[in-house]
Amino acid sequence: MIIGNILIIDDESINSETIKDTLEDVNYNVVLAQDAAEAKTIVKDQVFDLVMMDVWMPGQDGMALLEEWMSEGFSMPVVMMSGHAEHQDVVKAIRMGAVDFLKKPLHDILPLVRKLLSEQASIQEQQISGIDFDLPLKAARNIFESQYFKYHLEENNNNIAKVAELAGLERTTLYRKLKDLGIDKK
Amino acid sequence: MIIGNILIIDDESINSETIKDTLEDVNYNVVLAQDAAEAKTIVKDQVFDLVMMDVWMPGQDGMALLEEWMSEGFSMPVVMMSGHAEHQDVVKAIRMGAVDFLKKPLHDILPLVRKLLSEQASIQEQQISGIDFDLPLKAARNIFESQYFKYHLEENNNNIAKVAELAGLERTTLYRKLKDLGIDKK
DNA sequence: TTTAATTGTTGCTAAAATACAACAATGATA
DNA sequence: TATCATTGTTGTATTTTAGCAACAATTAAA
Repeated sequence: MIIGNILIIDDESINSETIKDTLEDVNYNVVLAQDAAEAKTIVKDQVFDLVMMDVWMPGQDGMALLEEWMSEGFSMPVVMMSGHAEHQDVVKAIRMGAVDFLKKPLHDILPLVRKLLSEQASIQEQQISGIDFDLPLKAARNIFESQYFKYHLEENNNNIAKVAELAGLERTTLYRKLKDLGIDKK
Repeated sequence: MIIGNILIIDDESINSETIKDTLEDVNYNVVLAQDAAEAKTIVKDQVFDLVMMDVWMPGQDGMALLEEWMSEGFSMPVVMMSGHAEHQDVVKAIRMGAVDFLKKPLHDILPLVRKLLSEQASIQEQQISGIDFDLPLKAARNIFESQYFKYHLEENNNNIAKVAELAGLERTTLYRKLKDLGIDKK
């Protein structure tokens, strides 16, 4: 029973084979790629829940591939890995869209992967559907707040207490706001 | 003729004094803070084009202050500085909203600052489309309002009276709000 | 069934936001 | 230069929002 699909891009076989074995023991499907070219071919045909990519590789390096993928709107979450990277590389990778940057050698790969996967599961598109800035502030703000609360209610099974906590609002105040905004909890 | 306002938060005086001197020689206004508490007091009254903050400081450390500010919807760009930080600290800072993470000792501070400021200038010009719903309501709301006001200021040649009218706000209240939100009309 | 926990409504007060007013400072015009 | 209009700062009154508290209603657990 496969519980997740992971692509590991790393030219160091010992490294990636070890990770692959560990993860497969607990029902993850792990695919290995030795370099960027191979990875590009693989992702054409398969979807992964997580891509773990080494920075230093022969041929195209990990940072360049990350940049190429992100500029193409690559949708799978990518984690970078490196034994020694400069701060600027870390900053650059995160700004380009990597979801994390791990230092090798990796320790406790299993909880690490679980954490990464659960983070991704909870990230939602949080786009604000076009708010009309041409409205007076109060009206525009109400629309914003409506969207904010609707999002959180959805994320938390309409649990008011929880949403209030997340919003940093007093619980009973939230009841009033929802009523004022015309939001029916349902 | 001041061309930019910069706050440097660092307990190492030699370091920050050197940077201050260099930048002041080329017409930047530089304010120093020795620690987080002092910085918090300063930003209440002044708006900066750039905040450069050391990670390791007595009292509240830079990462904690960054988190505090970001959770409040702090709008000035913050750059973190550290002599030695783990990858995870870099990742965390960037994800919290720091605009960069520099390794100390800093080299060639001038082109660095110019690059950071020009990056920020171009970011300001873009309409930020995504607001992080994972922030507490108050912080998210502040970000929303910042965007709202920046949009209207731009559309109306920074005319406060006009923007207030469009927003349905009392004119002088808008001055207070812009100050609270850290928006420098310029 | 009883008890405990959670959810929802509402009164009241504290805190925050905003309006009103005054006036200084700055800019525009005659 | 004098006058008028606009912009910006600030004190205070008013309004709005949010927190605290109480308790009813509903749901969950023993």
